[in-house]
Amino acid sequence: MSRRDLAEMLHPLLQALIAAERPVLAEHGVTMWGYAVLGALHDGSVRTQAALAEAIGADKTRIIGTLDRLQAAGLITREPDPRDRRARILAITGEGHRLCGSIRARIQEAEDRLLAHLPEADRETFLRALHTLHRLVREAEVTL
Amino acid sequence: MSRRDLAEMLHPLLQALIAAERPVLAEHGVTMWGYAVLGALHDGSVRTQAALAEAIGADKTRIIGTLDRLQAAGLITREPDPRDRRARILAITGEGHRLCGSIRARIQEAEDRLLAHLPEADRETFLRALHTLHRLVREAEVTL
DNA sequence: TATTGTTATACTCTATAACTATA
DNA sequence: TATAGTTATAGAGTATAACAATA
Repeated sequence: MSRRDLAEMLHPLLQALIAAERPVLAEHGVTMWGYAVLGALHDGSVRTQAALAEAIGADKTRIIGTLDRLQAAGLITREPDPRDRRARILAITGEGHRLCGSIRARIQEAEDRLLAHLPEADRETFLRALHTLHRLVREAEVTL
Repeated sequence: MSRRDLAEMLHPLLQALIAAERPVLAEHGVTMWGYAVLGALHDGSVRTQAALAEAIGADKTRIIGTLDRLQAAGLITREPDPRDRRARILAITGEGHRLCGSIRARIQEAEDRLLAHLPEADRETFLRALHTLHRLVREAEVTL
């Protein structure tokens, strides 16, 4: 079957999704990287900055300003690890959890309106396939 | 059904696809924007620079250097429109077609290896859904 | 000597505005 | 006056390397 490149289709789709996220994030006073950090701490099991950076696909130097602002806003805590005083243990606060939940709900509402244009059977398959592909590339199980 | 944000899944997937494209493009001596231009002229019906920029989601100022290099490499032609001498008519050369075809074949081979990890039934549905979503956002038929 | 987090610097993109030549 | 293409400038985002503290 002849088709366009995947990247050629994914790029504008991602751009549209990001454009839709922007006003929601601004309304809640966080940046995209800030939301990525909150999301990783909300769901995940990362504890150090290095692990966090790896989890969200960012450079360790790139998240520092973001962490500073999230901490100042009381959305995360950052304390030295007593067992390795080089490292900082990150944790999301209750307010951080609530904010992340609010943002995610708003974002997924918009996404659901987009996905509503797909036939219901296709929608589930699309999401399942996307989950699979995401996992494959994140866990480096596939060398493209 | 609880799920991650679409953008959160799409972003690393797109990054992986782009990373896989990079060496192929370098091998053929074109940049990502160069390949985007060739692809639009290869498939499409755009004739002016403004239309091309819009088609590939770029600013008109951003593609000029790219067009210069593609023209110098004999991959495209760029001639003043006799009916409106402000505009330039773009066209892809035979060599441009061949190069674009070679690159696309290589890229889609890599993509197919990734997609091969999906069940065959899911693969078709995924591509169909992606086509649909791509069309929706590109034609601005959906306001997220 | 290696690693965690941090800072500083340089570089690449990108967006914006100003310019020309045509209309 | 408006538009197609071009150029120049400034800003944002990013990568790289160097640093301090700890292991």
